[in-house]
Amino acid sequence: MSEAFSFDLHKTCARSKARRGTVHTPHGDIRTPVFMPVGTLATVKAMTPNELEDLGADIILSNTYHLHLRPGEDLVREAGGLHRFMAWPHPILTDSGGFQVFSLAGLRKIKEEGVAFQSHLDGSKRFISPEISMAIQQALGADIVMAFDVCSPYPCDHATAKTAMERTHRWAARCKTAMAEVENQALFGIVQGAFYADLRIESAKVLADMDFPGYGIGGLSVGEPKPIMYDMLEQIMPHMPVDKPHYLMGVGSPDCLVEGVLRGVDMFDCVLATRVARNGTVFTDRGRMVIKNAQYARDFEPIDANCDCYACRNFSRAYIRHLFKAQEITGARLATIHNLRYLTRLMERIRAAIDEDRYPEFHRDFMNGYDTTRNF
RNA sequence: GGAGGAGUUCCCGAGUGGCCAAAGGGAGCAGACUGUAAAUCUGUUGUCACCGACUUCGGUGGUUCGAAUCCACCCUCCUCCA
Repeated sequence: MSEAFSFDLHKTCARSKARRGTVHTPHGDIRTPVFMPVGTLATVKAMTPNELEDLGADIILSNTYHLHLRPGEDLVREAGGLHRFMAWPHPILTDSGGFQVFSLAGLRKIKEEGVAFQSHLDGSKRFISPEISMAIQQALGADIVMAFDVCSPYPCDHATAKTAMERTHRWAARCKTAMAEVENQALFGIVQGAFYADLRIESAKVLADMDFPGYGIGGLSVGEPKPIMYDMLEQIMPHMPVDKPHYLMGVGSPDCLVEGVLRGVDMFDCVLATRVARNGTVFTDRGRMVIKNAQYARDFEPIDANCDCYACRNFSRAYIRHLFKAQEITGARLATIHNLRYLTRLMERIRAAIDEDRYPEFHRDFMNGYDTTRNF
């Protein structure tokens, strides 16, 4: 499988679990630790591919379930695959639809064979199994594809979490079988086990034995307090294969990225940056700034004077706030540009700190300056 | 000059004797958002000593136990006739 895919681990920080690496894919290399912008429907909302390139994005995410429903994987294949369809020639990762099993809980029924869904678009009955998810992802043609998993909620009792985890393992094996003949696509397994260390460790070990080219850590950041997520990461990480990328799925706030890297995470994705941007909030080293709030009405400074993004180089807080108040789409675009550039630049700073053997200090300084308790 | 109609809380607009500090929408203010059913959703928007009190529905004066709602006069705006 996936001759074209490999992971080079360049270095592990001596005083933390932070790592530097490069993921090689058929469509290019990914510098890790990396943040992957999310483009669920074959577009990172409000962004064009050239803008994503300018931001320094190495890879973006897209979604099996959503593209299956609309426009359908056959159309995407006919278009020449997802890269050509959306004109993004760089690496793409597709999520399996597993998360939709979780987030669209009211519309589905899980059985051993797979999941019966009701489409959120038209109510039509759909069915996705591990094999179907793999077939859809093959048609889409992403460089990295994710196993079809079962994500548990928070809180969740041990028995339910164990059942979901074991099913995730059986499904992971089925996904692997379904992808056995496929080259040019790397299948990542997904560690589950909710918030029980024994399950998480078992899951990491079982999946490690199945020898995937990379591993997602799923089912975190689903509403639990952050210290619990960090604790889970610390419990899991010693059991993750060292020479494979560790992908913390769905995590995304600046502080969580910095904390995740400290604990050995190589890859992140999250809708937070883009969603929150469209709703008028931007990231800064101090914490979140609600740019649409009245306090910025006459503030003619950029969002962040230290940021090199297009929005910060050219526009004031007052102007961007005005665009939001006027519901002009450019406001959402500028905020999205800033947030995505903020995160990709944060990862650049993180990688530099690891390269220079000062990640613990970077982590300490960043967290001291970042206020998670209030907006600005 | 004559005949009709209308003036409601920031705006539009419901209400036509008590259940009205007054529907609904807009605008404003704030909050939420973490493998995107999200350019979405939630709360709030007279004042204060705020589980209670006070002031408010063009103005003034009446009727009534009680009025944004009824009556009189006045002011302003709109339509039609001269």
